[in-house]
Amino acid sequence: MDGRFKLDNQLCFRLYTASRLITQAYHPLLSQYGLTYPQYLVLLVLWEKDSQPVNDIAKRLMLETNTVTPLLKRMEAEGILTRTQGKTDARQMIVKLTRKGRELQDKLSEVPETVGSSVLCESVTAETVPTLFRMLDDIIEQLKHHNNESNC
Amino acid sequence: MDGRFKLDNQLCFRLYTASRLITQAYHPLLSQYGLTYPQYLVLLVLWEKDSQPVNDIAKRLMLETNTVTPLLKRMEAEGILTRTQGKTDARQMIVKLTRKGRELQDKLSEVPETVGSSVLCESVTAETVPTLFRMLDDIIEQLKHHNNESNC
DNA sequence: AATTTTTATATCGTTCACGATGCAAATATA
DNA sequence: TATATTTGCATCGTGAACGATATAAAAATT
Repeated sequence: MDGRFKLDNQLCFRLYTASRLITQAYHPLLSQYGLTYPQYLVLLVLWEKDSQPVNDIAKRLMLETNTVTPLLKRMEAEGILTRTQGKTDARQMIVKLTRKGRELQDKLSEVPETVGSSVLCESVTAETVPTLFRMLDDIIEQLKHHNNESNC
Repeated sequence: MDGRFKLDNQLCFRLYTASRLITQAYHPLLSQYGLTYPQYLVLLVLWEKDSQPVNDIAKRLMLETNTVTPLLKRMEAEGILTRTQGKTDARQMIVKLTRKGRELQDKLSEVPETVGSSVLCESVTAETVPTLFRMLDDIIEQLKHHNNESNC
């Protein structure tokens, strides 16, 4: 009996589960401000650099625009950001934070540390996190190319 | 300017992205048999041990029954499995593979290796995978407890 | 300048995820 | 044995993800 199909041997299942559980850890912190985790990711992108076209945000998050567009519309409806047609390129929609969107950064200032500390454990410490980051970055880079090549 | 909010410093975003991209890597392999990745996970569980109640499957995948039930119904509609009321406990729905569901194991025999090899890279090799597994397992274990405690 | 191609975004349909809630069967308690 | 509680599953609503497709503006080509 070989273990090819054993759930316990699957990297993907671990990533899938870890991702879901850590998103759940964010939930109580974000939901009090009416935010979801993907919406929080958009805020991270815009806090780093405000006023970006939809495509740049999507690329940064490695998502398709058909995922990001509805997400941005919901955030616009909440008054967190505005979407205005680009001047130089009329196809682009420029996304800009409102005052409310900028103020959320102060309100959420404790979030990264709170979630971060709830993940630390025996094998994941301040010393080993860089190793984990490098492995995940390599996997992401690898898969980005792999998935693109399949589409040709 | 502190880097708390920098996307590049976030573990969760890496997990979220890696999980999505690896699921996309499964897609061309699974879709030719009409399967999604979560459905493939259900098959992994049932191939390991056939004939389980919904709750056991959900627990194994760390999902809620309200996620698993519709998923199983779709698979039942595809003729991959059957759902029959339990005899000893009438509340339970026992999930059992059909012939078609069992035969999928042969057809998908190349999948684990194919996806596995597409993930291997400089920092993720046969030698380092156990380290990565242990880190992810620890994170999952940590978060499982953390998230449960918050619900009390 | 007219036509083709590419690019940026949006729309649609399907399938997860998951919080909230409902219901009936099983179990525990009075 | 009657009542209360717990358990197993299902239903509903919302928000992602994403493949497929549409549309209009911009860029490239003829």
